[in-house]
Amino acid sequence: MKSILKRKNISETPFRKSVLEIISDSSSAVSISYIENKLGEYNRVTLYRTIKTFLETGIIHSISIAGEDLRYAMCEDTCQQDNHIHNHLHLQCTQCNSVYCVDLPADSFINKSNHLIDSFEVHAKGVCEHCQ
Amino acid sequence: MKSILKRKNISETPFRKSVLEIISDSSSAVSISYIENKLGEYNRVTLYRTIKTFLETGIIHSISIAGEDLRYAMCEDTCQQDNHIHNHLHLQCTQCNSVYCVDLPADSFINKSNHLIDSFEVHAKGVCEHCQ
DNA sequence: CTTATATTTGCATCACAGTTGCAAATATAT
DNA sequence: ATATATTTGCAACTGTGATGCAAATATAAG
Repeated sequence: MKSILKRKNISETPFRKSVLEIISDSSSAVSISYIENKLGEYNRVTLYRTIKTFLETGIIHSISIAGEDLRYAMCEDTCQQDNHIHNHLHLQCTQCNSVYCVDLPADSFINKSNHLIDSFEVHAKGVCEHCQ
Repeated sequence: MKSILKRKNISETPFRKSVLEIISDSSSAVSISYIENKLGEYNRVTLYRTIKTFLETGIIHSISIAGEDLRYAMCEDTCQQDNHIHNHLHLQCTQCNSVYCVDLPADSFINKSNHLIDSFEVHAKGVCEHCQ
């Protein structure tokens, strides 16, 4: 089977493979600095460009939490190049601070306002499975 | 009746009053650059410090959307100094790009995962009332 | 397997957001 | 009206992310 990089039609370089592995090996969403620590030696510019490429090709999506660094997680197959909002829940654990993506069916609240909702994403705080 | 600034126990200065007025006068959440435009002449450092103070005292909260500047909106009375996550929906209009805070009752999805959810916030994309 | 072309990498350098220390100015309390 | 506490403005700094370009590497074609 073709690698993710090949499937997304971008060159398969050692650096890209390392970054992809770090992100997909983690069960929770990771920050740039987490990736930097895992990489050891690396080039800052190349890392930023790699993240940008992964975002643009729909390999990863970013999770934005007020007051914290952006975090990145693998995309589902449903993810589009131009819209990375996932209909799922982003849970940040108040104990370990990890952020998990949790699948969620489109729900009742969607029609509770006067706005027409296309896609949504829930940011939640609580205690994750592992910390309970 | 005491002003918001007095109630929150911080000095009432002309600059703070202007910034507060700009945020509370807007029906949707505003970015720093929006505030800067409205202010005309101002000091960058003072603005950042003002925003920080407002966040810390629970006067405003920030809304973080991946790939976009942070936006700020007035807090509800329920807002705490240390946790600015609101149990409400942040709707970004795909037409006008405005972000609105929409009240939302704690909902069924809260117990659909194995995590213990304390507070949540929904980021949604769609078309706002005004653009329909 | 070799070569030509396209893509990516690393370097130097820049742009910009946000922060800090400190002295002057302003707000609050007495 | 004055003393004290707080805020403001300035200059300078830090860290994140971007850009142009030449060298290195990956892919496609024979």
